[in-house]
Amino acid sequence: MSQQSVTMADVAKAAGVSRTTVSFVLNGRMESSIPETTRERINQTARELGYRPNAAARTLASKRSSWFGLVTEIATSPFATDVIKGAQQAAWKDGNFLLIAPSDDDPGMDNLAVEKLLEQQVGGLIIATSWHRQITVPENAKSVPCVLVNCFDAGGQLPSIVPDEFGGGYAAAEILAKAGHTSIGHITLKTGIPAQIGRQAGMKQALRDHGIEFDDSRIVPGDGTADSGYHGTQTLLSQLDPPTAIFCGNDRIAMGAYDAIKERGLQVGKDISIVGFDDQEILAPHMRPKLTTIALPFEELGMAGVSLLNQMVEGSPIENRQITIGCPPRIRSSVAMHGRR
Amino acid sequence: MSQQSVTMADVAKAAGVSRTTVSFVLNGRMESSIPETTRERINQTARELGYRPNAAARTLASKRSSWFGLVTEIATSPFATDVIKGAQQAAWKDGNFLLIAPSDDDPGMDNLAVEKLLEQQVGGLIIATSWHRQITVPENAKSVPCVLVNCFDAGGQLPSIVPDEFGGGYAAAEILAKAGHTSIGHITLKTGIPAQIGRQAGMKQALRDHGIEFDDSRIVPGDGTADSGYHGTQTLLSQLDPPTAIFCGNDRIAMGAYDAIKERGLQVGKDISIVGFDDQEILAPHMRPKLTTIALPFEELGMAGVSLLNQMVEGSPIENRQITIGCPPRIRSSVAMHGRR
DNA sequence: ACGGTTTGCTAACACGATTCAGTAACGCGC
DNA sequence: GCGCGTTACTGAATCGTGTTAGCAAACCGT
Repeated sequence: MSQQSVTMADVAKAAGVSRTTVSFVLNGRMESSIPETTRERINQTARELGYRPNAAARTLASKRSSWFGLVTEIATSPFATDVIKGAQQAAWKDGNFLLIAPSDDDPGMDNLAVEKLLEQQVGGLIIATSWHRQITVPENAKSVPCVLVNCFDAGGQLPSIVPDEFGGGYAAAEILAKAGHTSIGHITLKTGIPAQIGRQAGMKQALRDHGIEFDDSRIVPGDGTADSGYHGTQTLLSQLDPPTAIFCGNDRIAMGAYDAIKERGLQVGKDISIVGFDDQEILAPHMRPKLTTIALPFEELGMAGVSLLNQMVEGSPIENRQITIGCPPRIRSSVAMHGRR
Repeated sequence: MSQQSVTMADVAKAAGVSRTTVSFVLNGRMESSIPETTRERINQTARELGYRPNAAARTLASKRSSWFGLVTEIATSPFATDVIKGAQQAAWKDGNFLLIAPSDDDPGMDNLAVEKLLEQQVGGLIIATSWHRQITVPENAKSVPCVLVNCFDAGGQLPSIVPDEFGGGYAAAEILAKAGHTSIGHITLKTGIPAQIGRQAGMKQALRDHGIEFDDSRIVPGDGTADSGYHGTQTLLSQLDPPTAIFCGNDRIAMGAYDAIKERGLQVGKDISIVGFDDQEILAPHMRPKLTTIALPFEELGMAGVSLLNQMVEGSPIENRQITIGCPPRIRSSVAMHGRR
């Protein structure tokens, strides 16, 4: 029942000044010269009355809101939430809020989601996907500053922030190369998606740079599931000259690989080395042995999205329209040294 | 640069009526008799001009906003995000938004988070925790309707929504009992927390109901990590008369249990049966064999929170101040029939 | 033809801020 | 004691919508 609504007018009356003055003081506008004593008095009474600014009124009057919109496939993926996490934290630091709207492949729905966000007077928009890919941006999204996270549009019109898949693949292969492995298998994600293309290219480049030859018979197609990792590993281990290490397209594949390896009576991180990708926090560090993998920097993606958006809203010129964020390796215990170099 | 701001006044002028009329028509207020033809005309011109209501202005004028605040420990836990997911979906259905503010054990910070949310004119507040426990509610939270999710306050003053830990523990033990197991081990979470207390009590009740005697030597203390599951399982399997089934306090413990079992050359879901708890989506269904577990209904918790909040905002009387949400079993392949009944 | 009801609207204030334009009082040099 | 600049403010308009009160015209029964 505490219908408390202390307004600026109340503070003004109590302090014996005008609303304008109160506004200036509380917003810290220094250009109008108001003596320290008055400032103090106003701040004091505001505190005493328990004054709380009304964000809606402020937004209306100043025509700039303190929130951004985030459109994401929240329903489908555990990853989406990491982006939210990062974006939320970055926004919060500047006193901004995130309004989250769900996306679901249906373009009509996406349009509606954006429309609702625009109604709320969001100052900018982030469109994020749960897996790295190309999207078509809802038409109406262009009426405010907009950045793409973990995805990109056809023409590269909008600034976009994506993980460095190539660098991640490179790092993964390099870990194995530096551990002395020369015979390395690879179980893929679905082929054709940016993650697979980038990671595989990075892997090949790293091997080339380390003077290791690689032929495609060591590539086993997978689909990102633990099952495909299990079967893929069986295939690799049944080869005439089986690899001593496997670069798995993601952590779940690695999980399946572990099972296949253990089933053969071999030891992960000893007989066979494994590197994963993604660094799923409730998976990788809890596997036995703990999985060496490459982290997908979702939180950083979200944070970068917000700070880029901030820049755009401030009107700063954007130099890089396409930003990639590094995928840092997480060294744990699933990779063994092999032979001598 | 599309500084588009078509206002109601614009629509009114274009349609040749007053702003009031436009407001009535667009809000579907039927009490004022406006003929279908005029309604049609106004809707039409609104659409043509691309009119988009200004939520800030609406909030200001009507004194009721279309958003709720959600305070949660977003930074620390993968679970928190499931609550967000559920709450977000439930809110979205009613055209509402969620403003998310981070919580971090520091009461001062929490107070600030709530304060910021109140500034935004949230119509209600949800306070959610990542693990089931008692909290002290920030003072200022009481100025709007407020519900607690996955937690509760000392006096039980505020309505609270928590998972049915007891029922979950009961279901877990019942699965094992019905599969014919009479010799059942239990690896615990940290002792003293509601999850552990409830699950263990439920388990014991189920066993009693099925005429199975249980003695506490079969309880091995764990701490929720895979490591504790691994070692706990070793302890249990080294007993003189080892159990044929283990109820693990959570899925990560189960993960460790799997490793310990396999290491002994035994098979999960054949020689030893395992039931977990939590149903972590990127873990349980991907283990080999797939883990039978009890789901922690985070999304439902979030949804229930929002709908309860909706009721409170509508002013409906709340009958149940303490709601528990069931933890449904997820039957997969880690439990084998044992002996005969 | 006249009072009363219904139909179809509109005027005007409110909401709680921001912000521009202005002004009264004061000090100061001359 | 006049002009000018600074200090310390204030008045009033504005933002886009919700909402109450009310009005003119049409209709209707008698």
